Amino acid sequence: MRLSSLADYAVVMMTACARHCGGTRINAGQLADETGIPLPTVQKLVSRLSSAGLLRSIRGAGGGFKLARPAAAISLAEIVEAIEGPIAMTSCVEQGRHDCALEGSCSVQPHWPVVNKAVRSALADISLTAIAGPPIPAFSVPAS
Amino acid sequence: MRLSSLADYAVVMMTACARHCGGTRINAGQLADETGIPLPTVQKLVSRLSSAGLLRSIRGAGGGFKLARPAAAISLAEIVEAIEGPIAMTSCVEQGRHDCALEGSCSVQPHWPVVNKAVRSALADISLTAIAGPPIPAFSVPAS
DNA sequence: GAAATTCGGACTAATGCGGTCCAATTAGCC
DNA sequence: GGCTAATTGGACCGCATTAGTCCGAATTTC
Repeated sequence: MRLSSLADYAVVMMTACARHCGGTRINAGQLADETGIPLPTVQKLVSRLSSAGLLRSIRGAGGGFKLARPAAAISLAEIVEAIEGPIAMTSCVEQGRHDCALEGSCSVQPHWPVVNKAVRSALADISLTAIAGPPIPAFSVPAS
Repeated sequence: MRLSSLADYAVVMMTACARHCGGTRINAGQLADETGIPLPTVQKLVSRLSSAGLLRSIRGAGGGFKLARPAAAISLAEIVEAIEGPIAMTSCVEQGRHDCALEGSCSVQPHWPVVNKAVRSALADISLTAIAGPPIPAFSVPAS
């Protein structure tokens, strides 16, 4: 019941992007600086996030990233799913997996989708704006 | 976002106990037989479950286990917590852990308790009776 | 007193995960 | 038109948590 640290990092990175919102692009190096996450890890995460449609990437010189959608339209559930795959408590609900010995005689199995939906909607109700920090300091300049 | 297979097993075992409800004791061997879970693993799990107060154990010859409370009064959240510890999405919310580089400047941290409560209540709303299978065949005899 | 059963801890193997690096592609700039 | 800077995507490796097993001690019944 704990999300992987990569997913945790992804949430932190997305909030950092949200603070820089206004359309400003930010590259992987800056992002690593601000969040304290090692650069190679940032690279791996932005790769997954942009292929999931949460970030829009501009490559080449002067390139970088920005949110593909307004922060209010991005939920925690989407970020987690982009990194960890579909939210499912057990592996037996994924189709194509048949490594459970009970398979079919299991009285618990039909109830997992209900649990999964409950958990997922709990995460889907939390938008990026809700966790990005109070007012968005888009134009604020750090004291340093 | 996936629970460990031990927690998964624990849920299956608890539902098996719930079906044998009526006060009948069931020993670890029978439980392993019914669920298909290897015996040593069953032993480890019942140990944790009974020390968490979910199962009541009677040792000695003819001993065994039974539910400490009616199935309706036991929730999924309790079972998961008995095996995996407190439900928390990130490790930074546990007191005593200070291994996060951001610590204090992190704008996401104060929002995790809200997420944790949302997820936990989703699991707490699901009782053992809801997943133990339709009618409880307390006195039914398998065809074999 | 002997047999049966739980209890608790220690130990081992392996799967998965976090993390790093490198080659390829693409866009801006001189 | 060539060069530089930046993202992209994949392969790779070491570590850590976890699953699973086993054994000795305690306890109750027959």
